[in-house]
Amino acid sequence: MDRTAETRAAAETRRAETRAAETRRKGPVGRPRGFDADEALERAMRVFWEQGYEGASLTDLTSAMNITRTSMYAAFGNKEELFRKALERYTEGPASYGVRALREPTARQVATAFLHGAVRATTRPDCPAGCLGVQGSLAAGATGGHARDTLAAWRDEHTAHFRDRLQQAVDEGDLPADADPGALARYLMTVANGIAVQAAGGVPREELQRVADLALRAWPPVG
Amino acid sequence: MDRTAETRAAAETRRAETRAAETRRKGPVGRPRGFDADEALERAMRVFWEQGYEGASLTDLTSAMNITRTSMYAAFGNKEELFRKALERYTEGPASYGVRALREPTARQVATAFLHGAVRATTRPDCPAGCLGVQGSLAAGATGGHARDTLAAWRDEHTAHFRDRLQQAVDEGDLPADADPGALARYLMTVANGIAVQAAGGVPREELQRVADLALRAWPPVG
DNA sequence: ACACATCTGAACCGATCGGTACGGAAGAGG
DNA sequence: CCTCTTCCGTACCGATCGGTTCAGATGTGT
Repeated sequence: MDRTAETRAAAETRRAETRAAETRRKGPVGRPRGFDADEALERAMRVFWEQGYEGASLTDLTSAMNITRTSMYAAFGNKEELFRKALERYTEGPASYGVRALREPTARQVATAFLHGAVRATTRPDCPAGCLGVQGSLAAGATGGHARDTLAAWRDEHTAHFRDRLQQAVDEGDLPADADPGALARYLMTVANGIAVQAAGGVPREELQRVADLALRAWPPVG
Repeated sequence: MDRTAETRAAAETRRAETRAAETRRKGPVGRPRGFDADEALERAMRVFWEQGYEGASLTDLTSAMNITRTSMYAAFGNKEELFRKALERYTEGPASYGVRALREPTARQVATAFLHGAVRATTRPDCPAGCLGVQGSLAAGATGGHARDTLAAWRDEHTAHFRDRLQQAVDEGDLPADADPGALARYLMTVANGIAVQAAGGVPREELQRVADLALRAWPPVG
């Protein structure tokens, strides 16, 4: 690893010196790259998005990018740098709804644009489901596929329990008659899963407590 | 893999036949197990919780369980079954707040108990942060550590952008003066991340759209 | 005391992981 | 043309993956 970084750094230094010594160079010398680096990065982003960082093997990545391991290594450094660049591309591409939302005129419009953008971006039919920023290390490779499906089923099962419980509340008049138990149950599970993501990232308990209290303000009054 | 299942199934069949043939057996014959299977499962659960399914290697698991690979294989079948049993234990243990919440008398209390329980369970100082049901395939092993940290920083960075934007809204009177921009920004990011988790699990767009609209009902009025 | 079922530790399996070394092919500049 | 630089494909590296086999230690029921 140290050797690698050292070698690469040395190569870049040498290249810079060469360029400086000859003061100006029209184009890059040597055989030009035989593939579109931008398109390759786009494809790598998709793979990371779908399979996560660890779940995406170099074989998966390079075969999707239609280049060899060596070409990937030369063009992007290593797997970690490739991931970093893919994340940048994701931020400016599929996740650009985030910065767009920030430019909305009112706070409510900011919030609305952001959440609606998140829904659209995570459920586009032509893209992997979910958000690279979350499942970059949520998704799984071949061996983890079963585990991932098991957990998705686990979450759905518990959502169903809440839906049933809330349906009972509607029947009892404890919720408004027009309340949607399925949507409310999904809402609870969504907020709880979001809280788990935040917690895994190190957000402290007090802050998440405020999030939970805030989320409960959306709860319908007794019907 | 087929050989494995076949062998194990054959062994269980043989054991059952033996037991049936001798009609009654006081205790299990042969050398008794030299470790506490319950405690071993508890420890395995922790490792899966912290590192995810793929991120937890057999070496990680067995060394945490203080048993050998062979003992684990004999007692739990294989890694996948071990994970399934760990998830069951998690459901009845750290995640039992879920079923407890279902027993609350009113819908609002159900919702409150569930979200507050989620906050407590995902931020216990003596347990891994987050929820096994989410990061069972969210967390990462040794090689994925950098990626996980990168993504956590990425989410925090964008949360900060929203905080700044909402602070501006407070200054402009677009939000109530007592609104907490940090908490509101965290709330938005939490819901968006939760939506991403749902989407990754296959929840369709229309349903998530209803979730987003529901979440926006918690938004404070123009101040 | 004996036979037997089970546990245990270590060595080992093929497969795959991320990452490299090398030699030939191929375009750019003189 | 020749030379130089870079790209590209292959074959390979050590490490680790999940899983298995086997010999020997160990406790139980007869």
